[in-house]
Amino acid sequence: MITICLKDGVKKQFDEGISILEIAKSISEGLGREAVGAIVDGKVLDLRDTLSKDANVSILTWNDPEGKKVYRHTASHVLAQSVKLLFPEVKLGIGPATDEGFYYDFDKEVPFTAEDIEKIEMEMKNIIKQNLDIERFELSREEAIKLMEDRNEPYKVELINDLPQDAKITFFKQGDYVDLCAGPHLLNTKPLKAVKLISEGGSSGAYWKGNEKNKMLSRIYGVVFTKASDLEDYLFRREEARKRDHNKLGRELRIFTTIDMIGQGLPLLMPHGARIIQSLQRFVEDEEEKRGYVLTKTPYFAKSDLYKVSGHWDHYKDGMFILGDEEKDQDVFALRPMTCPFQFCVYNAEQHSYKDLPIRYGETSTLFRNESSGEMHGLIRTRQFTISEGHLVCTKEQLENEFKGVVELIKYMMTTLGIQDDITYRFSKWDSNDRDKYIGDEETWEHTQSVMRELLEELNIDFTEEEGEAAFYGPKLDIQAKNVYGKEDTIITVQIDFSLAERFGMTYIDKDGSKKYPIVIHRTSIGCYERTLAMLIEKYDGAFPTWLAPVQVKVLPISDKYNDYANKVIAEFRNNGIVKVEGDFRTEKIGYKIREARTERIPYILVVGEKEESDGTVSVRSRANGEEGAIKLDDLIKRIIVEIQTKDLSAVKNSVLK
RNA sequence: GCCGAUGUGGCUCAAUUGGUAGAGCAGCUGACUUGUAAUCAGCAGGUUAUCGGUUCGAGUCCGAUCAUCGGCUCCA
Repeated sequence: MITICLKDGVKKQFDEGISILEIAKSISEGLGREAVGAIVDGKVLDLRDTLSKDANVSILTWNDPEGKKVYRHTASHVLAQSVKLLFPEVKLGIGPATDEGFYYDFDKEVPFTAEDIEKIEMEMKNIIKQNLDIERFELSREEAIKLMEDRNEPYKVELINDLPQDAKITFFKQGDYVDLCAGPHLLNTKPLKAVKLISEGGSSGAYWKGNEKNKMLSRIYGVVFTKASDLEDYLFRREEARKRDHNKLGRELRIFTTIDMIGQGLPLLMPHGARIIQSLQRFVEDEEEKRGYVLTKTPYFAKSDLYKVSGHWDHYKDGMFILGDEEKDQDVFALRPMTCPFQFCVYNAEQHSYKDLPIRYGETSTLFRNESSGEMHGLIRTRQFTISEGHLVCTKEQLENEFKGVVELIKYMMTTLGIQDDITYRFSKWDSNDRDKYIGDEETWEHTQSVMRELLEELNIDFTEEEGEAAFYGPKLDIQAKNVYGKEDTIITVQIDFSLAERFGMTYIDKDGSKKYPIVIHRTSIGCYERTLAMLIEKYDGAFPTWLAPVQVKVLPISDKYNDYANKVIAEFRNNGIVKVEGDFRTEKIGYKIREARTERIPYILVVGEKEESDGTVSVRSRANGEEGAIKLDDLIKRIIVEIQTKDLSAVKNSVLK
């Protein structure tokens, strides 16, 4: 007998060798039907797995994230089965579950068309309707390789060869379809009630094993739900989210545009967009000044010599815009892709004592990176961008405090923007198997990473870890945010750097008179303005908090008889420091002007006519509360000043977040 | 860079099998002087992304380039 401790703490006795499915059934008939696997001592197991010793068991259903993955993974097998039925010559890659759904990679001579994908989806529905039982079996390495060779699946053979020698090699089979897979899977195709393949105009390319040197396979994405209504909900929400796409909305709201002649990855910020970024930038520079940062303004380009010292020439050359020809010209220049070496030179222009440290350099810094052509995306990924850059130079003893200060500043920024709950923290480490990508020795890397991990743990930050995501000179704390397509990007990054100071000969004189190398924290406080703006557009559906709104107040005279009063109202706002005020003096009906002002998401729409003029009031229509009626002009001005000064978010929360 | 899709007036979209580029909104002009999400009328606006090819004839077919979008890789 073995003792199984269930999720609710209840302990039950079972015969040795009992399956997960039997355990689920023993709890209740309903759970037996809905179970798709279990977490056993922290490991996700298949319903078919058996237990031979005491364990903690938590049965999984659709309602658990790990349970959803079982459905999704099974759906990916149905996708592959469908493809093999319709296109037998196609070779199978891999087909995992994702956070949203699933995908499968296929090697097909001619990529799938939109019509192919429609047919595949139809066939998947057929397969599901057949209620096929899904069987699991295990083979030895030799048998497994033979099976996959017989079935002409070279990618699967490669995967088997990659497995560790002692690995259990399992296969899942439904109908004629057999796939190498660790599982877990459903017992039957039937519960996959609502499947849909997601493809935007055909299939997507994806490199085999994620390596660009490998062959490109065709990837098909899909989603699966247990109820048709859940699928409909998902598709509706997805559609709604896309209306907020900054790349569409940002152009509609005349925040930015692109011009073919100017080139890829070079968006133009239009007056409204420039105004938002200006507000952000002033906020950041003022806030950093309060926190002891000193501002620098350094050149946008430099001789290659500088980048040779910094390591960029060796590690980042492909990403730089080079001015001149190394073969012909005496001096070759490059636009700066990062600010680090420039601010280091500022540090080196003076001799420093330990008493000077920490020094916190800040700069609103425009950077240039020669991204590959397929990588540009709206305001999120551009070839020229401006970042709230900064480098903190400190001693070993000061590192902890400075790092905490940086994290605190970032948290303050995120909270002020109202996106503190939309971000996640990622500890980005180096990849010790890919040494060429990095500078510095293994000891320094491991040391820096352990220092950083300790700091993160001490700060109680809930973070994920990712290998191979570090900068070439040090590990990073990345702050990640998702766009409306669910794609994750880094908006903010903090790096601890133990090596560049030495390369640059940055020193300070310590108490004992000896020269020492300081530690450098590379960081941004609000990220790069363009990318952060993109995120804000999507977050607020273009209805920016009043302090950021490009037009905060719009005055609409009922007819041109009241233009003078409207102008007086505008002047009054400006005199009180609220300058982002406009008037709509067209001879249109008031309903028409309101409609337009609302589409522009103006926080305060003020209607003025005879009544208002005689009473010294304005008729307020606010984004947060709708029609508010007549309000004394002075009172409204006071209210808006407070809203702007406190960077109040309550109004947008009312109006935007559904 | 790689895989796929797309490109028609400022915007959204039409244009049978290749056969005269059209509409709504926006813009301009005029009338209306308007009270909380679209007043009416008229006018103007396009070498169909660019370049080249096939054809009697190309928005439509073919090729190249550029740009935009989705995905991969890379990245703030």
